[in-house]
Amino acid sequence: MSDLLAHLNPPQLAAVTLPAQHALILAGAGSGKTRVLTTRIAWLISTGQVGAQGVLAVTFTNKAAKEMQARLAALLPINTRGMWIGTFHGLCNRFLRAHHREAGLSAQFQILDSADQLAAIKRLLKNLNIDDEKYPPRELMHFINAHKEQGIRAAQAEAYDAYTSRRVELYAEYEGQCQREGVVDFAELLLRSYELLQRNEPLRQHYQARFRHILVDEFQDTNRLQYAWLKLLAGRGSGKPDTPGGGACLFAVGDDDQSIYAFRGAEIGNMHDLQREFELPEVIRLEQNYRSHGNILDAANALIKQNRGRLGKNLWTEAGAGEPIRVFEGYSDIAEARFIVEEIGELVRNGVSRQQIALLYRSNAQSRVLEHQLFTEGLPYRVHGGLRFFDRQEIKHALAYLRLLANPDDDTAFARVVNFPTRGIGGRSIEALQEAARQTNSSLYNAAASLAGKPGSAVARFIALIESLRAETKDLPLPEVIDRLIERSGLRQHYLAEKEGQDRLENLDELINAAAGFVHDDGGPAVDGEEAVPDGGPLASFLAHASLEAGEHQAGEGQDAIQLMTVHAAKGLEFDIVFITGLEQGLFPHENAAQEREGLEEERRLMYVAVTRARKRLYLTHAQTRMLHGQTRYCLPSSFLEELPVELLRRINRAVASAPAAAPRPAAGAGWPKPAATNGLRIGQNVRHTRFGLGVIVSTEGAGPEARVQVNFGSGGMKWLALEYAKLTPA
DNA sequence: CTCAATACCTTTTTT
DNA sequence: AGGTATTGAG
Repeated sequence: MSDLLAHLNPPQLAAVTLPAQHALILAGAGSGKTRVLTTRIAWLISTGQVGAQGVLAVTFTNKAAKEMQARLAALLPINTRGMWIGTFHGLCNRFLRAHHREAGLSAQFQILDSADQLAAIKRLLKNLNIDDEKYPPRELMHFINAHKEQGIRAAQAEAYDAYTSRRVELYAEYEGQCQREGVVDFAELLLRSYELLQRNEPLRQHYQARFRHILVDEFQDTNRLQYAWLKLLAGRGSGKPDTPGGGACLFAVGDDDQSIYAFRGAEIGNMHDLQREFELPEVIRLEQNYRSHGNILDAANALIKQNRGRLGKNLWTEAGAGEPIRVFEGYSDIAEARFIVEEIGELVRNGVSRQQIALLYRSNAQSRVLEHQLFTEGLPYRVHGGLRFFDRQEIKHALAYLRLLANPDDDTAFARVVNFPTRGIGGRSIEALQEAARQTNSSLYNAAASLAGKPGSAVARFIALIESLRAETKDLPLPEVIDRLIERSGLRQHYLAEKEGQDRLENLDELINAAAGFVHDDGGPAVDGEEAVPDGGPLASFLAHASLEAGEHQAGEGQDAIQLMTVHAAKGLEFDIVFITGLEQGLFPHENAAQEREGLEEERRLMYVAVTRARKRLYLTHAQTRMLHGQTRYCLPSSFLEELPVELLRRINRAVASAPAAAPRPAAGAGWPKPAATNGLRIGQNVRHTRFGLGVIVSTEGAGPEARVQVNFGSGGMKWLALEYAKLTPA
């Protein structure tokens, strides 16, 4: 016990040992957030205030959930496996499996990932003969998901115009299709769980009485539905006070300054709402930072202060000020990359471990130049956030066969593999199947089975294949089922013949290994009188695992390599040395976000997250020109650079890099723009406009009196100006 | 049905 | 630029 609480600072200790009450913990970057969360759980359990089954701990990512579980296992001598620790989606899946009947689902219900969902929507539109130009599938998917995340069903959705009312109809059709097929998308997992809890009083009371303490990580990232779900479980959401047991204590940990997912529905407002609705007397702030040197924190604090409506927080450290923040300007993205790689070479020679160096960027497209340069110099690197294991096409194909075995009504799976590997069932045949399925209001599989009158037809052969596979794998263990299916479906043969198929075959073998290593978690031993609930068995469980946990990115995990990732992907991580690259107006802050204050503030939070990743040394780099969408763009430095106190910064300009500004290189030089003269102004030149201020000429058009120039005024936007009228002076 | 050419798009992303 | 998605020819 005393061990448990040792080494906690006063606010951490206060948070961990808070009496049974609702609480909001404002945990700054690097302030020991996960530690507080796990120690709180361990403290509650070890002091006998709650049993392990009375705890519900929610995170957003599997990684965070796993880490919490691992740390807890180290703190407590109990088995954490039966505990409800997991992601929102993982826990809802568990809940729905246990109560599938009440939720109106089969025990075998499948989970659609985003790609499956998009495919399902495309199929729906095709079936209904809807012009997908007018109703773009992606847009419709977003429309549907946004509604679900607000807790709004098609029946309640408001339509203020004809277009939207049609989209609402399509939403309803989509709901119907999913229900028919026995599939559930990500948002549906949450909404179903929420609705079931809300309308089923005994069930709600059961869970409300069971969970005494609900702990939430990254609370600033919750959307409305997730917050509503939490409130319901805590006994606050159903209007009347219907919690005989008194309801649970909600312990939310978050940082409004690190909210960077508003674009996908996260509501920072939930933090304010939580304070108000749960009548929180106070907010505990964890402001002591154990990660970064002082200069880095000062920079972060100065930056984030520009945002309005914050809950407010100032990070500090006992570590010294450390080094100044290095700022580098290159004349092109290539020069920027070259500088970075040279600098890394120097660091590595001085003994810095490569995996302690991170290159961060705003958008994925920026990684290419960096990768190229690293590759040229022979520095090992690892790009995070690529294609994940269960997202690979060969894996998705194999899983689709598996899904079809588990649930023949899964049309998404059917459509995916009915002609893969090709077996002569083309567009025509599939349309016929779709027509038949619609007429009989049944699945593609059923339509195919009843339509396969001609025994020799391709469709009949496909059905026969699936049927015999199902029969012969019925009692086999999962890995063997998959092995058999890869063989019999012709997948193996197909990739064997493909010249690039070697990797894919290896991945398929890896899938078999994954199945062999997969531990079917049926929710653990029955707890306090709950019956062990049938959950669909190991097959459904493995498929859910594949959808919910797409698998860590790539191999090369343990390699000592430079780490490359977007700023978003870097959240929660830390490195000795961090390069924030591409700090240019329009890129970071991104042009699509810089127009409104809300957008700019989210970008600033993103920058805040980036800055606070660094432990010892921080580099901020930007370039004057950058290849974007196949065109050279002329860029102004990011406004965020100006928001940092100058005394913390040190500009580095290598002799080589600063020279060309005076004496432009020939056009053949790496990335140096071709100057196109127009009335004495040329591309790339800085200019000043009386109204728009400072800008850079991006392109020119025409000549003489008709000449126009396009100027990037940074936050002022991109403007076309006629030279004859616009008062532009070189700056 | 398969392959090749062409149109299109492009912030961030977990589940 | 570069990748994907859809369309058109064989």
